[in-house]
Amino acid sequence: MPTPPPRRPDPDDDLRFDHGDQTPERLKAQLSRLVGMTAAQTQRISADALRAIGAHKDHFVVLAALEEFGPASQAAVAGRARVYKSDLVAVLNTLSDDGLISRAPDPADKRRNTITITPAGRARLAELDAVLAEVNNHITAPLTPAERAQLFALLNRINTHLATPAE
Amino acid sequence: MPTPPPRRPDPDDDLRFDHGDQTPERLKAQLSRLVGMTAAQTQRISADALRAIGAHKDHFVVLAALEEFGPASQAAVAGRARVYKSDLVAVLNTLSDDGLISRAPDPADKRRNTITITPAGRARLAELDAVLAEVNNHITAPLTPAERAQLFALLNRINTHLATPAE
DNA sequence: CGCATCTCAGAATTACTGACATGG
DNA sequence: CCCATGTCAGTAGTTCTGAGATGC
Repeated sequence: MPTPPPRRPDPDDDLRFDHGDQTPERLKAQLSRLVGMTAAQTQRISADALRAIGAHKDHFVVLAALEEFGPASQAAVAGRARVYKSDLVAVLNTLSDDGLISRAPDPADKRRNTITITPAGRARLAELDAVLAEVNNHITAPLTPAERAQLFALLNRINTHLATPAE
Repeated sequence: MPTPPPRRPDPDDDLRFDHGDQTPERLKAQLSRLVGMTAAQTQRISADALRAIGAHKDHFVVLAALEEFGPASQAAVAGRARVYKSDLVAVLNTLSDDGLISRAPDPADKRRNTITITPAGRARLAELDAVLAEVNNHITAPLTPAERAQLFALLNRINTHLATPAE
């Protein structure tokens, strides 16, 4: 966190959205709108790219959650992948039909299914990962690697802040 | 740097999403996902805050576009506010019913309606602006002003890049 | 009994497409 | 004739809620 030095007049200087107290309305580009626009574009591009290979955003997050945290119940996967458990069912059905995950009843607690990613699932995850990485490269094309890392860090901090229970 | 060197433990080290070629899947936090999560949160918070005062995101962007660019046709407003012209109709109906805009046929081109923001509309816009500014402050609470500006700049560059027609 | 898990069914919102009538 | 404009209807996709069945 090198503190940004005093900033010289910069071509990108049209970005003080909160330079103080009264924020004239002509600076209407609120962060909510900015992020929203960016997200709309990225989600669209990502969804298109994934659809082209017969995948879905939820497939990626579910497979990723399984690979990162290992086998788990559907409730746990839903929490980690941030997918509603009711919606998770259809996703797991598809993934299971494709042999990317296995769903087996948990002997220790018969209410639960233990979801496990298969080798084919890992391969598929790598594929989705590559596709999304390319999408990211396209989206962040105008940014330098350092700037990408910076953007990443800033968004991460906001996310963890918003995820903290304390309201 | 093909081989990922032994990485020192760094607090901010979880953010190299593109450190090279093979991008181990454990770095699954793609930018598309990051931005998506941030946007989902911000949009939710914004939508809730606006709903609490009987408003809607589209109300804000439409009023803002009218204030910034002056009276215009519905087609022009739709383009500037990034709202589909078909969806704009209902928004303008609501705003008109509330006396926030006026819709009058354009004498020069009878196909068009000239949309004008009213004084009440400007007051309402200021209100929405204040609400959204507070939301922004809450969302970006963990960031310093300089970091907020930086985030803003990065997102703006990405957006303009994605908006450029050249595919 | 209360609670958690999985499942299904459906509401609510949003983004988007298409068609149509009118007029330039 | 083609194109632009405003309007309406309807599709698709996502998010979220609720309720039922089973088991702890």
